[in-house]
Amino acid sequence: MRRVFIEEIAKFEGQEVRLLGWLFNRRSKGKIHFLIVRDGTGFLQATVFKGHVDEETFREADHLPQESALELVGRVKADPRAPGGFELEVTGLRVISKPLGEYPITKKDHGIDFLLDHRHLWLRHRRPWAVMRIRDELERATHDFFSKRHFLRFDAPILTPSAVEGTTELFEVELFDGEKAYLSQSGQLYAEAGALAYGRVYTFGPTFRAERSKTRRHLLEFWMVEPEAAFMTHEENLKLQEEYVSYLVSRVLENRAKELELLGRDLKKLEPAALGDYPRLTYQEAIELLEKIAEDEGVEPIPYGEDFGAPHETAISKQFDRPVFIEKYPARIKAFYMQPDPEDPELVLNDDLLAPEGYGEIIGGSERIWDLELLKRRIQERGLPEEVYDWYLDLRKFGSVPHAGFGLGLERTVAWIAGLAHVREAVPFPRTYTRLRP
RNA sequence: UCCGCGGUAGCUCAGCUGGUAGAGCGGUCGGCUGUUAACCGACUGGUCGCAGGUUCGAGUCCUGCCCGCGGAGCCA
Repeated sequence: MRRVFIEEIAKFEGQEVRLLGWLFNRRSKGKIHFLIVRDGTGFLQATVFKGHVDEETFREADHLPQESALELVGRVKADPRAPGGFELEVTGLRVISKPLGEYPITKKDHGIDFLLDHRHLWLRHRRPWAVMRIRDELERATHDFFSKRHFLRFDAPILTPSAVEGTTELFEVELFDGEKAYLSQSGQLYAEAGALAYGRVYTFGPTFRAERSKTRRHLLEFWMVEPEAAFMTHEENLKLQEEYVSYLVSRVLENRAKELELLGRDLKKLEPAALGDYPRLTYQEAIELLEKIAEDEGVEPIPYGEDFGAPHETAISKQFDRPVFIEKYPARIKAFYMQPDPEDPELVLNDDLLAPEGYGEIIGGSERIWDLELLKRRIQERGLPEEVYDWYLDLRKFGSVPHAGFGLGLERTVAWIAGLAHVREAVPFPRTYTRLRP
């Protein structure tokens, strides 16, 4: 008999099929048992009628604990009373394994600490299921998007000899004989080497920040997509980001609408982001906008030359119905490798993309300095150890060209699109300041 | 690191001005031929975060510590 998956169950209406999965919930009505079964691709109601199966099977079906592993045989039936519109009328049931203790996650409320302690089991439930399906769609869409645009996937190392930007804290790892390495906080410098080798590349992998952050936007370990392209200008960089992010949103709206609905996501608030046409503010304009809206939004305006805090980003993003770019920041509050703005050398050709609804920065990007002497000078000005950048400077010695790129934080993007309260739900096993297990 | 809130049954919580611990959910058993976190009945359940102090008496008051949550800074 044909083994089917729940997400394709509608195709088998009227047919006898075999389903492998786990018991998620059970409701019994005397002579009918309703078994809610999950198989990873979805959730399906199976009905066990007295008389449709033998007496022993009927009795057993009334005593199966949650998370019993099951093989079910039955006929697929359309029924408006079934959640999802289809159900399986069971004719045969085999228990593959039975839980050996009381399953800890119940149908009612749990606190976040308890759920995270049981993350390995919590993943089986509806919300994490929907989130992981959306995350998967975003990863898939990322590969489709960049491969169509001549980008080569090019993975950066995790173990690195030093800081990329020399600013944030790094996790230190001991290699051999006391030699130290650090967990990568960005693949960017390696992506630049890739861009000058293969024209257009993107890295996708975990990155690490040893920050004692306790907010809804921070993880110690998060996944970043970092495209880098030779000959790409600041303007083209913004265009690429806009196309990429709007493509991500449209793919999720197209293929994961059911999951968004399950999560209670307000699609009206998400749809504009799929259309592109993202507003652009310069740093200067953002400062001026903040002055105007500060009182209404309950934030302090900030003086020119300072970076925005999280409340400022939220206040700015609330003025728009889709992501908003802020570009051309003062050079001294940004990383050393950013290309100066030819119209004002105090500024750099960079951008941040702020997600709507207070989800904060999901992208940081810039055109990179491609002149060897200027780059050397910036490294010296910042007091960075020149010797660790020797290979990076080589990229400016041999075939240097203008180039640009950006980094998108996957968990923040998932959290925004899925409407999550915290990025820790956007990754299977979150690593935060206070949590390493499970 | 700083500010705020919290820790009571397996889970979510209630417990007043100090008087000897309670509900719902879960689990088990039973009932019900269309349930939708089903419902109904019975049964099951406790080092009140840890240590010290005040008191005839502390879940409740005091001190210290530990852990968690929310936010800030930093950033994606």
